[in-house]
Amino acid sequence: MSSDKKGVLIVEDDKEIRASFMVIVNSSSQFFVVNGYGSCEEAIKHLTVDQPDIVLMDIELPGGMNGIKGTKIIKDKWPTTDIIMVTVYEDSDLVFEALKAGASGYITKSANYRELLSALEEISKGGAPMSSKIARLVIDNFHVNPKSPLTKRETEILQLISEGKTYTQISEQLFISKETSKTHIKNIYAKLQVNCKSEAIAKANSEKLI
Amino acid sequence: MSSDKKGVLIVEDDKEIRASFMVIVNSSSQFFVVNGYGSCEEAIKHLTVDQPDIVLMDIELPGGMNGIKGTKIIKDKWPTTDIIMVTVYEDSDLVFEALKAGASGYITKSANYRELLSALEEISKGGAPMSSKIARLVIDNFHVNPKSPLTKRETEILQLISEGKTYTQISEQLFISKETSKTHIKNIYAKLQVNCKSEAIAKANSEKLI
DNA sequence: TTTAGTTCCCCAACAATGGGGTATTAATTG
DNA sequence: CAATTAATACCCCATTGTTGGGGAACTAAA
Repeated sequence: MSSDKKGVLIVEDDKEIRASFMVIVNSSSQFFVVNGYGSCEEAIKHLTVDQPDIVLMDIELPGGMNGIKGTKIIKDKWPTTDIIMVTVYEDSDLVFEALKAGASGYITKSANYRELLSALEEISKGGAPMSSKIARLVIDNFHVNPKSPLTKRETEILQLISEGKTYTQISEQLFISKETSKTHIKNIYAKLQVNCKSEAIAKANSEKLI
Repeated sequence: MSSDKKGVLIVEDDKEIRASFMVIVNSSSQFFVVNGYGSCEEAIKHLTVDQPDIVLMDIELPGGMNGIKGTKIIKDKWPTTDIIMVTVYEDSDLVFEALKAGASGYITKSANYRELLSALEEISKGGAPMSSKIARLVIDNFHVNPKSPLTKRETEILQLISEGKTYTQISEQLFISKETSKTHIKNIYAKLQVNCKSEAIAKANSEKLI
């Protein structure tokens, strides 16, 4: 265990996959396996001793704690630990939940020798390893809808609403009367089929209007 | 111009870089250059004729329209066109602005032969080419702050607020009285130093509390 | 010329905010 | 163990903000 090697912890309930991943990681000159567990609970219990630099975390784990909850706990207590999610499905919602929880990479269980090691290398140098499909999923999530039903002025006002501005503040900032702000907001509500500010913000975010 | 090759448009004001990119793209068996322009305005004017599959767009362009505005217009009128931003700086705000505008990839001007072609290949197969640094920037943007000042219940209520729920709806959904919702929300406001729902949502988003 | 976008006004009903307070439970700390 | 703190839940009152209903006028673009 030379000190310039990075320690990798494997959390995966399938013994075969776990063993296979351990062999691959240990075959590398840059990484070594600090330990392998079949559940998050076990992994977290020993994390202070194991001190991994990187965790390979199965997302679908049996028992009480899945990989997403586990990721949250690990990132909460050991924020500098990098976590790569390992999954069979590249399901959209799961991906975003895992990323919110604190994962910095995403590989599939079918990952071969090369893919696994290059993910570890990528995360070591401060990157975020992921498949083409997931990279695109993540990037598409940023795209603002160009086919918004709102006019420029309405979008501008919706932006201010989402910043927490009141009628009064909006009218002062845009040099229009309070009544005009109200009219615009009424029109926004009608177009978005909502009837209060926070619902409008929720809709704006989900439909990517701002 | 065989029909199985993908057409690439280059928008870049530096003639040398533009010429160099054109040579590299045309050297590929998978891609060919449909045209090259020094400004967005020109590129957009001829886009219906050029019909590119992929646009390499300089982010810092002289004159009226920069690459981000140009990206918005192109994605608005030709949504199936993939756009890769080309930039000297990997500046955080610019990256997110470009992604919001509709870019699906991000490379630096210093990109060599291999990097440029692999970015084109990556975007062709539905991926999102970007540097390690930018991938991590994007992924980190999803991470929810584990050190939130809010309690579990407060976070739960903040989540409902951001979905546009009123006091009444929140109390009904959580089986608590209207007054209790109000107390929680008051505490949330105090902790976040805000004084209305939409400001709380804004803060929650900027501080990544939900 | 019609339509879309922006601007402004009135009024009534309801929701939200800020101020004060109390009570129970669970966890933590002296 | 007792004391304290944090989290949760509940109530009242006064003020302000928001919403929904109505209508009107001007400008620029289609």
